[in-house]
Amino acid sequence: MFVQLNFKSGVPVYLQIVSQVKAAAASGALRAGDPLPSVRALAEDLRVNRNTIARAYGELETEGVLELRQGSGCFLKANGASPLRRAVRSERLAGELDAVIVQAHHLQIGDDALRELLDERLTEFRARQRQRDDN
Amino acid sequence: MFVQLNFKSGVPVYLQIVSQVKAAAASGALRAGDPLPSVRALAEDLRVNRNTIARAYGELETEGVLELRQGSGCFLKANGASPLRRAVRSERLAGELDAVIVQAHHLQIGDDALRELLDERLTEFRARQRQRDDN
Amino acid sequence: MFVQLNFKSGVPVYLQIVSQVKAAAASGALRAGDPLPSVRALAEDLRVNRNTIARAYGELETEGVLELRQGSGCFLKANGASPLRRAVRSERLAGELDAVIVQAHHLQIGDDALRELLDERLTEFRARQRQRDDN
Amino acid sequence: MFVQLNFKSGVPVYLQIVSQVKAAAASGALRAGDPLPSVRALAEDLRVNRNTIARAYGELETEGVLELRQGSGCFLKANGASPLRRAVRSERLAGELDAVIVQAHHLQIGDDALRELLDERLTEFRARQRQRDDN
DNA sequence: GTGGTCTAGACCACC
DNA sequence: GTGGTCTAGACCACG
Repeated sequence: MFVQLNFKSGVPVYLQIVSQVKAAAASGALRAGDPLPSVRALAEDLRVNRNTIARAYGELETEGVLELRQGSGCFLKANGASPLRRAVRSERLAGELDAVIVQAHHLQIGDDALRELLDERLTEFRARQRQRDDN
Repeated sequence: MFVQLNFKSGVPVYLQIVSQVKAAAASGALRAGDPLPSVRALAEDLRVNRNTIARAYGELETEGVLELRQGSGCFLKANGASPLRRAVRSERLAGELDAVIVQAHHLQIGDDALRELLDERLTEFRARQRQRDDN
Repeated sequence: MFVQLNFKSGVPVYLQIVSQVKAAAASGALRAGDPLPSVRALAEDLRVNRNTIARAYGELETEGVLELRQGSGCFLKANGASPLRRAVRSERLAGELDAVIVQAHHLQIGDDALRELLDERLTEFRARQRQRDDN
Repeated sequence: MFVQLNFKSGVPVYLQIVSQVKAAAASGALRAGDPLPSVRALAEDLRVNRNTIARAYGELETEGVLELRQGSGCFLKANGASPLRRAVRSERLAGELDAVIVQAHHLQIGDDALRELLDERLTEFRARQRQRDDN
């Protein structure tokens, strides 16, 4: 299974599922149209309540990552146009970047080192994507 | 001040303080015996309820990161551990950067746009720092 | 109370709450910054489970209509910039308009009559708004 | 065909069919004795499962709106009620239009933009109709 | 006091 | 079989 839960982290279970499904879709591990486990199946698999999965899937649906069809199941959506306008999208990321910058500051990692680190992680990410594409 | 709060992140304020103090201690930015601002001073500075600061400091005290001395204030404890090596510090940031990259992918923000955004936020951050230093 | 539930309509209770709060905010019955009843209070008032209210409020928060603050309550947000880009906003309305058009077609209401009806309802809506503003 | 489905609305497909047939009958667009398409023809036309059509027709039959005659097809029943007066028909639409107006307000779409959008959707609707008529 | 999360289990509607 | 809604009640975290 592509979802690994950490019950001790304090991060809400439904959010762990949301971010891991998003990461899997982003990296290419899941592709457009792919079926995802049914709510009931994933709940049983992760030993978590149905409602928790339903909530995670619901979030993912409103974010446009997947599609829930009554009676037939759950499918990954094509990563079409994001429903948010560009400026808003940047704004959302900005908040997360700010947190990273503060953290870097406290770890005494300079601006250039941070930029390098970003480049390194981007390279890594794109490499993982290409690997998926080759399969 | 070394603490930067993000009220929109959903991360509890007191935890933001805790993790930032710990990160500063881990990197060597703060050293054993260094004084920290008093509860009331920090509360005023961050425009936050004193309870919130007290809770953060309490957490840090039970974790052995700092020491509250009645009447004289709050000091970083010697913890024996040497400051983290550079590679280890980078590793800590890598996970957060990876999350940002995934998010950027879903928001359809390209690599270059992400780098630009980082530059922009860094500039902003440095400007805010200078402003504080002037006060 | 500004919410009236119809349990026999088949429309989900949480959606009834969502749309009625939105309507109240749109018409000016509720204003930016106004506090809304707490989750518990509204649940008791409407004789509905806390979770149902929490879900409705959650939807309203993600839509940017209100703001939930841990420990302090629930407040109406300023109807600031919608987070959606204009084209997308139109698209959302288009779906609802299409349904109206089909319905008009079946009721044998011509295009001009439909336009007139829209004008009439718009006038009515603006009149209600002005009335609120005067109070 | 007189039925237009909206798969994104969340309204069950079979209910969309039911309400549209009922509206057509109420307005006089369909008259007693008029034949309706067979289950399989309509299913193919709307690209929907035959069960869905069967269910809609079943619902309409139990409500006495139509009559299924084994082997010969499906016909609108005489229901004695005279077609609704014009004013009543407008009234039915008014509620839906009001919802659209509220939604437009929240999406910050002005009155004129809304009127334009209606014109656009009407044009689109008429074009689709002509296309169907040509087939 | 506030909201947030999760569980357990019910019932419904859709396909 | 599928997802959607609602209830009842528990526990946690925040201010």
